[in-house]
Amino acid sequence: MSIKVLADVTSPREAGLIILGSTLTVDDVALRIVEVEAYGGEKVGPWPDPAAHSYRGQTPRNRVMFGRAGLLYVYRSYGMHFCMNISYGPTGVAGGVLLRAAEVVAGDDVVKERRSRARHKYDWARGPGNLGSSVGISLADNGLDVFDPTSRVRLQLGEAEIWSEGPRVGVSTAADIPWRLWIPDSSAVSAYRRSPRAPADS
DNA sequence: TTCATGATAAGG
DNA sequence: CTTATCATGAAC
Repeated sequence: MSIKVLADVTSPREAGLIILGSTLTVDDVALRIVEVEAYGGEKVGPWPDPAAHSYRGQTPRNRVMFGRAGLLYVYRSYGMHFCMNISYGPTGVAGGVLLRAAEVVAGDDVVKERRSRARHKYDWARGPGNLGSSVGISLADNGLDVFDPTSRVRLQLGEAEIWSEGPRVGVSTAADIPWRLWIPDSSAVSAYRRSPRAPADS
């Protein structure tokens, strides 16, 4: 059911809306997703997106996003942070929703240990790298089925009643496509930072 | 507001 | 080999 919905989306934005407000569980830690970014896929496909890892085709790193919907795509960002995406769309068509920020709703003790340098609780999973760190994700989790009840990483879909939309953070191309979605009344939402390489706003 | 960090992938 | 990237925290 959940997988079917993500497999049948007609746009990256729709996939992002499905993920926003959902609950991510990793071992004893549970997060409420309050900020996501939708990414499209290949140049030749339904959602060409120059900012997507999959835009220039399949590589060893991004191959999970070419698989079926509901798989966890973990990548190493800037050589040091682990970030998480949920794949969507039909098998063979790349697409992913980046999990950018969340509120910790269970497992406070272990998260507090992992994020001991964070000043406030709302900083624990604020930003994609921090989110990954808070749940202790690694490349070993790449490709897990988040709708498999036996999986270490699981996603329970839930809807956001109210949300906002705007341009994605840090991307230098397609910088004005409003595929960043967030829940405005959450302090865990990360700060907007436009890429210095992106063209100036119009 | 700028900078070091440093794996992956594309381009020269 | 050189450059850019779905980022972060600390220095300036």
